[in-house]
This record gives sequence, C-alpha cells and structure tokens, in this order.
Amino acid sequence: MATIHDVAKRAGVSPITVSRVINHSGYASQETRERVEAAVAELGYVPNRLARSLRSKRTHTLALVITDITNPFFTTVARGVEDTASDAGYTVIFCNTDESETEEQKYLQVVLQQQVDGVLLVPARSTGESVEMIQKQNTLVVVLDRRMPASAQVDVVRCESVEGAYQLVKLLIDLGHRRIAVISGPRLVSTAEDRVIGYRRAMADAGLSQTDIVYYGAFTQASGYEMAQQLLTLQPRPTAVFAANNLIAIGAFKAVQDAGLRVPEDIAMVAFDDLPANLLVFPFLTVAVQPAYEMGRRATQLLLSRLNNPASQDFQEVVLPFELIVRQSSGSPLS
Amino acid sequence: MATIHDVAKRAGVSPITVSRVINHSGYASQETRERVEAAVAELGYVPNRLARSLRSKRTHTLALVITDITNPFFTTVARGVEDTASDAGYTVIFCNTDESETEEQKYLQVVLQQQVDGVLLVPARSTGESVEMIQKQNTLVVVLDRRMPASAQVDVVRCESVEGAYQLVKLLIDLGHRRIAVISGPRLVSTAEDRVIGYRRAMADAGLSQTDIVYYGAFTQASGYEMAQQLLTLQPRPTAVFAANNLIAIGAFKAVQDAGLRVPEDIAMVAFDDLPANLLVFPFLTVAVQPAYEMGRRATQLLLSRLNNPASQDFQEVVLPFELIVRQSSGSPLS
DNA sequence: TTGTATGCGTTATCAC
DNA sequence: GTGATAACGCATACAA
Repeated sequence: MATIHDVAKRAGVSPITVSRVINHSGYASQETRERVEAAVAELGYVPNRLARSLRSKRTHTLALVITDITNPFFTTVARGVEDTASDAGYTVIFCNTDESETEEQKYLQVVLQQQVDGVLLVPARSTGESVEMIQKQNTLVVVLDRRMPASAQVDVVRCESVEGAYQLVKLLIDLGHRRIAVISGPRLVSTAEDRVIGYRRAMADAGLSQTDIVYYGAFTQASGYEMAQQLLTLQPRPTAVFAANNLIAIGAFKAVQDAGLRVPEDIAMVAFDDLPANLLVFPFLTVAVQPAYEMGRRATQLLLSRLNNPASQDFQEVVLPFELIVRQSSGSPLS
Repeated sequence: MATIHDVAKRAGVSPITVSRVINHSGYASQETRERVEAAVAELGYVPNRLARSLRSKRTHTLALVITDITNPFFTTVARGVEDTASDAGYTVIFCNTDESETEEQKYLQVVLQQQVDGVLLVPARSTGESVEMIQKQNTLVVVLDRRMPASAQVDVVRCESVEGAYQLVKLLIDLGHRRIAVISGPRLVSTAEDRVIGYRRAMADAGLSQTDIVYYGAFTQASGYEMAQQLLTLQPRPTAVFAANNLIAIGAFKAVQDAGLRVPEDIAMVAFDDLPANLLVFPFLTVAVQPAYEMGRRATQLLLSRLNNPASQDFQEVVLPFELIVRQSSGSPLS
C-alpha cells in the first residue's frame, strides 16, 4: 500500500506538496500538480484517513444513534441524516440501541473513541445523562425525536406529539366513539408520554375523562399485539383504539384479526407514524405522520452549522408539524 | 480531552503501562492496575481509536456495500452482518449504491481510505473490477448475493436463484397456467439473469418455450409497476406473472389494482423474496424466500475467518437454499 | 512487572 | 511555489 512518501518520491517532490495537491490546499504549479497526479494514478495511492484525522482533529464523521432500526420512521429519519451529511462531505455511523440505556452507553463509547465530529441522538431515556457524557468529551450533540429536561443545554429536533395525539383522538370522538383506548410505548419515553397526554386532553375536552383506558408497553409489534389482546377482553369492549406508533398499530391489527374481529367495523383504529408507501400493499391506516426525513435533515443541518461555528451558545428546540391522513381504519360515523 | 499521557501522569506510571492495563495486554500488578483504572475514571479518559488503529494497522471495522437499502431483503442481510460482526468486536460501515457503479466506486474509495479491515460487497455489476480494486489495496473482500466471473479470485455467498425461479414458475404451470410472464431486474445483474433462466427452464420443460414473455427492468417498485402495465396490455393477457423480487411484486400488484383487476382472480402472482412480517398487515404473496439473515451471517463469518488466517488461498462459493411459501396470490388451479 | 525509544501516515507551522 | 521539522495519540520492539 503506497503512502504519501512513495508518491512524493515518484513525483520528485516532498510529501507536503503531494498533500497540498491532493487536498487542493495551498498553491502548486501546473507542472507539479500534473506530476503528482500521475504518480498517484500509477501507484493507486489511497490516502489514509486515520493519519489525516489524527493530525487534523477532524474525522468528517457523524454518529446517528437511534432506538429501533426496524421501524420505518427511524430509517426515514436516517435517510434524511445521511443525505444531508453526505452533501456536506460527512459520513454517518449508524447505531441501534433497541431502547436500551446499556446499549446506548456502549455505542456512545465506541463512537467517541472513533472521534466522531458530532452525535445525533435519539435518547433511550430523556434524562440528559448521555448528552452530558458526550459534551464532556468536547463532542457536539443534537437530540432527535424526544424532549429533554429544561435544564439540558442542548439542541432538540422533534415533532408535535401532544397535538397529533389530540387530533387523532378527537377524530374518533367526532365519529361518535366514547370508549376509546390508547396503547402506547415505554412510560419513560417522552413521545409515549406526550401521546398519552394528547389522548387525555382530547378525552377531557369531550367530557370523557372518566373512561380513560391507558396501556403502556413498548414501541414494538409484539407489545402492540399484547396490549390489544388485553384491551379486547374488557367489558364492555372499547369501540376504538389509538396506537401510539406504527409498529404497535400493526401488532394491534393482528390481534384484532386473530380475535376474529375486523377493523374498522368492530373496532376503529388510528395511529402515529405511517408505513412507507413502497412496502404497503394495502394502505388503510388513519395516521398522524411525522416529517421523519425533514427531522433528520434539520437535526443534521443544526449539527453541521454548530461544527462550523462552535462559538454560539443559544440552544434551540425545533418542533415540526405533523400531517393527518384519514384512511379506512378510522371507519365512518357511528350510527 | 484527556490523553493516555494525562492518565499516566495522574497514576504515576508511564503511558505504555496505561496502554497495557486498558487493553489487558501484558502484565500489570494489581496495585498499578487499580491506580490506572482510578485515573481513567477520574479523567473520563476515552482512548483515541484513530491513533490506536494507525499504529496497530487494524481498525476492527468492516464495510457493507449494498445496492438498495430500502429493500427489506438487504436490510435483513445487513442485520445478519451487523450481529455477527458485533459479536466478534467489529463495527460495520453501511453503504448504499442504488445499483450505480459510480456510487459503488465512490463508497469503496471512502471505506478504503478509512482503512476498513474487510469489505462485504453486493456488486452493482458482476464484472469483478471492484473486487480487484479492493484487493489491490490489500483489503479483504467477500461478494454477497451475486455471481462473479469464474476468473475472479474471491469468496461468494449467494442463494440458488435459478432453482427458486424454476419452482415458482412450475407451481404456476401445475396450476394450469400457460401464458406466464416474468418481470425481472437489470439485465447485467446475475440474480435478475438467473431468475429469468429458471423461468425459461420451467417453461421449456413444460413445452411452453414458444410463449416466453420476458421483461427486464430494475429491482424497484416503480419498475415493477411499469413492466406490469405493459404486460397487462398484451393480447391475450397473461394469466400469471412471476416477479423477480419483492419490490417489483408490490409495484406489479399496484398496477393490477389500478387496472381494475384482482390478484389472483384475474392474474396470479408469485415472487422472489418475502416482505418482513412486522410490516405486513396482509401477507398474501406466494414467494421463494432467500435466507437473507443467514447470508449476511455466513459472509461475515467467512470474512472474519480470513482476517484471522490470511494464509489460505482456496476461495469458496457458498450457495444457500431458498424456502417456498405458498399463499393466496398464486391462486387455485385453473378450471 | 515496568519503562525507553521509535514509528504509524499525515498535516500545521514556520521557513525559504 | 516548495520544503524541513515536528506533532497528533498510541502501541511495538526491546531493554531493564
């Protein structure tokens, strides 16, 4: 494997001149440039980024730490991050924590060792500990998708969960439903919490506070299946259910099917997060869609702008709007 | 950011002793070890992997280069790779080429600069040029999913496409279909080619060679939609279609729907590759499923074993079996 | 069991 | 416009 010295020797110049030609930094005469480029081509020289980064203290690498890589919402966020980072000449390291704090710590340790220039973090718990740890290493961080405690000195990019939940549940109420359940994610995750808050607010506004039915679980299909199974045994059975994310919705849908019931005839359903169009043979869920790609893009832009301007200290919270898409699963007005 | 020197000073030892304690290499007295560990904790010291790798010539990083990250087949392959690599203490860099040779070259350049220890490659074109380029940099490579020219000195892990296609088409023939079309991927991709070969073989064995209907396109939903649209205008219309992958199948299904027709009543459908269970509200496609996770696992194992034993030179081609799953889309016997 | 000298491949700094 | 020198942070080889 040829090094910069080999190229220099072959081109009859010094290593630093080769460096300048390769990086288009500083001046070099036309003739020198050509000789160097010829030598590079002949030797098949590939610069060693490890050495370059060690010296320059910049890796041009970002880390994206998400909680569930099998969730299309997060893969879309990831595409937004990747596209934006790539356009700016950065590469992205993807890490999947499965909502586990331990895994999160493990991955953060790894990417900090790798000297990433910045971290985009979907925190497994909204306590702010991980954020502090990253900042202690003089590494930039932007929080994605979830709220942070007010005390945390950090940028946040997320979507309006409370209002989205409110509107989905209000839609059910307007259709005539009274017994409505919510099946949500982990109690300690802000999005799971916020969507229950939105549900409660809609129920309260309709004078239905007495009949709250709230389940907390995980943001997974399996958990959605379980929660729906329990919910279907209630007497009287709820006539509608709000699933706090897409995977919970799919699990719940299967539970309804397996119980010999139908959506929306026997039980209406609404959910947060859509499923990607290219995987959906039958799109039929009524949903509040988060601008996942845009969330990834904005978070990355924020991180990159801080990288290029480390001075400013005014942290911001960007809260993006959702979009309501009404399909069949919410059903028609109850008679 | 603390360095190994800061830790050494604080613990009252030399840097190399700190290195030994951290890496559990060489000896260190109980007392020294404790002093070092205390210093590490107090300073929040995080080792710099860049420096370590530059010196040790091992990054413990692999690159996975795939052609379509939105295809669940490849994300499952990726999970197999990631899990296996992670268990062995390696991290994985993911690259998506969108079937473009140019993108492939770009990414290979990047990961070779990063000094990855090995590359797992789904080549956009089965010519072997990319493989040679990687090997020229003294970097290990294993080819995934696609055939290589016999001349290529490289390991390959793939699935039996010809036989899978044969059995899917034979299933349609046994159900009584005679006018059967295949809609496949790019002509230059071995899996697209092999699945057409399997189709042709099944048609020939049934004496139906005269009525071959073959479309080449891309392994995408959009291409599947287009090819199916064309196919539906044929007179007489085919009674069955074989989609060469999952995304083509979804596109074709939508085209059939948009034409006011039904699967399987108006046209039967079979396909290569399943859709992931956690995304499928209605599983109904009859498919030949590739062991995607296992393919990723085997390829990674092969790569890692070569890393630990660079001597051996006997390259191998691992061809894994598929599984046939019959659901509704293939329909019942024609009367 | 611990330390010293040295080098990995590149670029920042200063000099010519 | 080009080059010499040193340094980034760590681990290998050898010595004590």
